[in-house]
Amino acid sequence: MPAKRPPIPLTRERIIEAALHIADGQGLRRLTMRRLGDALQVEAMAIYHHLPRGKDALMDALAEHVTAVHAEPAGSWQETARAWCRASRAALREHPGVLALALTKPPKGRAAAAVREQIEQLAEAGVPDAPAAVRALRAYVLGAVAVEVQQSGWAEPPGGDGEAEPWLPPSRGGGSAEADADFERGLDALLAGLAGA
Amino acid sequence: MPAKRPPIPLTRERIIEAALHIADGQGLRRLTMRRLGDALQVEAMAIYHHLPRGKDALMDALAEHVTAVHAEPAGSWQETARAWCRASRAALREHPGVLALALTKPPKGRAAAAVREQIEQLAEAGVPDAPAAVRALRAYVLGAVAVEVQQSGWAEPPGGDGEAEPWLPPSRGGGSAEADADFERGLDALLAGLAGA
DNA sequence: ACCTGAACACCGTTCAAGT
DNA sequence: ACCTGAACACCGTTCAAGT
Repeated sequence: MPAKRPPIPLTRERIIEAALHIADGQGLRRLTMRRLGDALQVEAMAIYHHLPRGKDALMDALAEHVTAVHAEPAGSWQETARAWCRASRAALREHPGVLALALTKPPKGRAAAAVREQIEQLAEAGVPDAPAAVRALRAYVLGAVAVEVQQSGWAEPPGGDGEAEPWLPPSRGGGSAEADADFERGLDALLAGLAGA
Repeated sequence: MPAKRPPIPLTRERIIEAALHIADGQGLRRLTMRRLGDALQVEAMAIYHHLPRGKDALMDALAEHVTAVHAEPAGSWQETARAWCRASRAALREHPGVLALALTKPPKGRAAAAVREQIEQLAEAGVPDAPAAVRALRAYVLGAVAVEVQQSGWAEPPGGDGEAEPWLPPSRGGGSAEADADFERGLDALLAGLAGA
């Protein structure tokens, strides 16, 4: 009989990683402290040692993880804004399971810091009302990703009756290349609008 | 001892109304079949008679309720689109407790029908790629309301430590008049962009 | 047809106890 | 310091039973 493997130590990072995997794979409603414990080969109660506020802390951490992005200032403020928006979209699309949290919870911790940094960068680059600009950019990204993920049918139960109700005709191929183009086109329009304010 | 009141009959409408009241007042996580039963003066199990798929059906119904809006065609397609967007924003803002569902669940039933109707109206008014236009308008409204509700601090637990972290400076007065102006301004820009495509 | 009561499997969280 | 086991209050849902 082989000896029991020495258990990998539990960390905040490993917990969050496993939680994202469950949420993305089975949906947020099935992300459970006990299931999370199973995935980590640990009793559920062990998680409380690393996330003292329990499931609320976990939800906050997940929202933060998917929302705390970073981008460097680029040539023009438009390029800077574009970099932020692309990074945000990528991070949100990577984890559709926790999108509801990102859309709903006000930024905290590193996520709030990221928003403040973005405002600073745009203000420094001469954008007149930088907070309003960042609000508009955030709204654009959140809305675009929400619609993308809705249309992808991610939220539908996997055991559906064959085909989902086509509530919107797919962009063209339904692929993400078309979605990328849509996103960039809308972003250009928004940046033009912000410049002409 | 006064006689027991004849109980008001349970209906789908009353159930949804009570569920919205709980979700808006205490948050979606506290919306529970048993609590919902209490609010309706009924055992939780009675709800299943009106919503056979149980809590999933309830969630679907809530998303539909807050998402199935209607608007009549107006003078120009821009005015038509504006009417749809204003109606959608109003409906979503009225029930912040179920906003996560509206942002996340693909439209079904009357909500999907509303989207199709909106596409038809714009197509009939001569908008070239009406489905793409409606996608963009939907994204705009969803994102705008998401940011508004985040900024309102609605999701914060009521028993906070005095003041929430100011992750974004308030628009100016923090009031909804400023938010209304922001919304209309962004909408104008988007409509201009859609026209110039 | 509509609602109840009891039951079942599961959930979040606490706390004393182990190592 | 880190994890476990047992316990508690609560949850969604089924089903037979009442009216």
